[in-house]
Amino acid sequence: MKTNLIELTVSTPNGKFIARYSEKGLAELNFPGAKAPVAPKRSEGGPVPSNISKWHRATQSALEKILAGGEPRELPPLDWAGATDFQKSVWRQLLKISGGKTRSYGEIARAIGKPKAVRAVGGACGANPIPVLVPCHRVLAANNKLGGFSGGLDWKRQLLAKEGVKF
DNA sequence: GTCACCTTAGAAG
DNA sequence: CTTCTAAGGTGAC
Repeated sequence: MKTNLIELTVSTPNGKFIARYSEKGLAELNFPGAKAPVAPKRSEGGPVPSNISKWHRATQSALEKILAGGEPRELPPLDWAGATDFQKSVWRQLLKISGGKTRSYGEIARAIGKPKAVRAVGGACGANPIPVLVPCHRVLAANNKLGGFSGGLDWKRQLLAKEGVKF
C-alpha cells in the first residue's frame, strides 16, 4: 500500500534537504537540488503528528552535525519498510561506521557474511533511501579509491572532506 | 531472460 | 604495471 509520507524540509548550510516520514519513522531523505517528485502538501492536510515533529528535530540536528563533520547525537527511527533483508544488513553495517572512518565495499560484504557480494553491497548503497544519515558515502572502493555514487560523486567528496578523510 | 550497477581478487600478458 | 574475467543481489526493461 502507498503509505502517505509526510514531507518536510531540512535547511542546512548546504541547502535544503527533503525528508519524508511514514508512521514508523524517517523513510526517505533527498539531497538539495534533487527534483521533488511531489509538491509539499502537508500543511493543508492537517497538523504534523507530534511524534513526527520530534523525529524531524532529530533529523535536522543529526544532519547538521554530520555536515559539520561530526557525529549525530541521536538519529530518528528509520523506516526501512520495503527493503530486502540483504539491504537492511548492509545499512546496519553502515550505521556502525563512525565519522572520519571509512570501510570498503568488500569489508561490508565480509561483515554480513557474504564476502563475495561486494557488488551487491554497492547496489544496496545505491538503493539507500536515506543518504548521509546512513553514511553510504563513507564506503570507498578497495585501496581507498572513491568508487561511484549515484546521488552525485560531488557530494561524496564533500562529505568525506568535511570528515577529514583523505585518499 | 537479460543487462547495468556506488566492486574486487586473482590470473594472464 | 595493465587488462581481463568471474562472481552476488536487485531492479529496470
